[in-house]
Amino acid sequence: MNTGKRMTRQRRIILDDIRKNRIHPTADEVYKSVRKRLPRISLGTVYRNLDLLARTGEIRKISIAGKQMRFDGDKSDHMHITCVRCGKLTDIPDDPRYCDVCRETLADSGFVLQSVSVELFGVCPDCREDEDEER
Amino acid sequence: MNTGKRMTRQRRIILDDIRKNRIHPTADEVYKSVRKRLPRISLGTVYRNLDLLARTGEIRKISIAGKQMRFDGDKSDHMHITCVRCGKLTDIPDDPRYCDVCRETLADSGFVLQSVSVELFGVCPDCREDEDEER
DNA sequence: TTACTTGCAAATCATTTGCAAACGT
DNA sequence: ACGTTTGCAAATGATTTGCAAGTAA
Repeated sequence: MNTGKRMTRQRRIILDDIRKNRIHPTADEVYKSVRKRLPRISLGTVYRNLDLLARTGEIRKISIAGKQMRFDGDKSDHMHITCVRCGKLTDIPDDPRYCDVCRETLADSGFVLQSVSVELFGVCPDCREDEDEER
Repeated sequence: MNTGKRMTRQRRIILDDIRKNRIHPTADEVYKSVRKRLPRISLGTVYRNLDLLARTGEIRKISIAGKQMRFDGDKSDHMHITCVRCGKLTDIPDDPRYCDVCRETLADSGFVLQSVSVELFGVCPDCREDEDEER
């Protein structure tokens, strides 16, 4: 946990909030939540700390094209699927076959693969139910 | 090509530019390029047309998390890899196995898969060469 | 004719940044 | 003591939007 940086009150509380808050919050949601404990904290500080914590690997940054950044206190290997109806982000287990497929795809392209980002979109079980009821 | 909308001079020239311009341009790059032929066109018009052309399927929108939108006149199935050194976007053939893997991953999650976006990042052949020379 | 489009400028929205004061080690 | 971090406010950058005038069908 020693990153060569200081563990300020703000940083500790932000980290704590993200670890407890299992909703993959946006920076703004973290800001709102943390303000209950630190009413004078600024949004800038939240952004700076989220960025720093992500760079030191204490949290994960989830970036999905065209959407706000989200943050995840769960560092274990897993992917996310976004519900196209309600927008909710759900954890799903990681599947190592993606990388295998990528590596094969790129085999004779001359590229050296560095990372793969897979974004899944679908309808979540709750929204599926609602859809069915509408019939 | 009939989309139920009007084919204005601006729209035709933007479409033409994207089809000829094989660089996966950003909206701003399209704007700069198209201004050679239409000096009074506005960036707003470029955005509106790129969006409309993407919605009617005449071009593809390439959205990569944290990056500007890019546009592709090549509608054939293919994916892209971003060079982490020079930022260049390169076409690579589509690999249908991604969807197979996704479908299996989600089999018992209750989700109905709608779409998958795979973003690859790596070092392109040109930048690899530069790296080697630096030794 | 008339609904769709344009150019322009201002607005939006998430995120970043400059700065002087405050703080952690 | 020192470099790091904070709160605040202003800046940024990409994209969107309101509006009155212009244009394709």
